[in-house]
Amino acid sequence: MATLLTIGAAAKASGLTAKMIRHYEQSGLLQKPPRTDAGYRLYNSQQLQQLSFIQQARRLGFSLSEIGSLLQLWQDPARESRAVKQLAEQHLADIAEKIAELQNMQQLLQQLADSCSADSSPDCAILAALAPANGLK
Amino acid sequence: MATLLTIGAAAKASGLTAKMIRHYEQSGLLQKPPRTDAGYRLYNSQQLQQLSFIQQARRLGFSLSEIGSLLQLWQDPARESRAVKQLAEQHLADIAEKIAELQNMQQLLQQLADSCSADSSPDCAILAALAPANGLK
DNA sequence: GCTAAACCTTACCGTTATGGCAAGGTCAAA
DNA sequence: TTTGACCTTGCCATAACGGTAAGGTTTAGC
Repeated sequence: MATLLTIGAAAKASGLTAKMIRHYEQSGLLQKPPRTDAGYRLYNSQQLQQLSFIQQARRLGFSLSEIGSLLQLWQDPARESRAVKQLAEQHLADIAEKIAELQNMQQLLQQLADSCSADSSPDCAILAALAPANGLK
Repeated sequence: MATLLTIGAAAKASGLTAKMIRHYEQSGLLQKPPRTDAGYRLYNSQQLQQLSFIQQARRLGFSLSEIGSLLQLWQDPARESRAVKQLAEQHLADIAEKIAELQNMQQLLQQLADSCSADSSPDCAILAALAPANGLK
C-alpha cells in the first residue's frame, strides 16, 4: 500500500527539515507533491527516496544545482556513469581547492599565533603582520 | 603632507574594491571618511593603513566581525596580546573544523569516485551510495 | 462536542561578503 | 564642450538555509 507522509514525517524520515524540503521544492529540485484537501503536502515512498538522496548528496557537499543534475542522472536509466563521475570529480576539485585555501590560511595564521606571546604586553606578531609596512622613517 | 585618495585609488592601494570599502564603512568597520564638496570620499594615510589591515585580515579568513575586534585591539595601545591571540586561536579552530569537514567529504567521495567505472554503463557507485537502501524485496 | 496541542500553510526578513546594475552627478583632458 | 573615467546612492542577486508571524487543520483527551 502507498504510505503517504506529511512534510514533518517526511523530514524526520529523510534527515532533512520541513523547511529544507519546501525550499527544494520551490527551487525546482523536487516536483510538487500532491496535497490533501486542506493543502498539506503528501509524500510517497518514491519521493521519500529522492529526499534521502538529496540529504546524502548534501552530506557530501554537493550544491543544490549539482544535486539537480545528480537526480536527473539517477532517474535516467540510459545514463552513463561517466557523466556521474565527471560531476563528482568536479566537486572533488572544488573541495580540494577550498581545503588548499584553508590550509594556506591555517599555516600562515598558525605561524603568527605561535609568535604571539599571549601575555599582557601589547606586542603581537599577528597584529604586526596585519599592519601594513610601517616604513619607520 | 597629507595625501588624500578617492575611493578608487584607495581601493587599488589597499587591494580591495571600492564596493568593499563602502560596505565596510556601512557595516561600521570604518569611520566615515571626510568628503569633498561633491560628496567624494577622501582617504588619508591612516585610513589607508586600516584598509590594508582589513585586506590582510580577510586574506587570513577573519570575518568582518572578527576584523572589527582586531581593529579595536590594533588601535588600543593598552591591548594585551593575549586577547589578540585568543581571537586567532578561535579562528584557527574554525578553520580546522572546516578543513576536517571538507576532508571527510573528500575521503568519502573519492572512494566512491574511485569505484565508479566512468564508462557508458549506467552503474555507478556514487549514485548507489546516494540512493537510500533499496531493501531488494 | 469542545479545547488545547501539535501539526500544517504562506510570506517575509536575516544571515555573509560580496558583485552587478541603473540613474545620475563630477572632473579632467582634448 | 564633449567625452570618458571617475564618483554617488540604491536596489537586486547570490547559497542554503533559520526564524517568526499569522493563520488554518487535525488529533487526542475529557
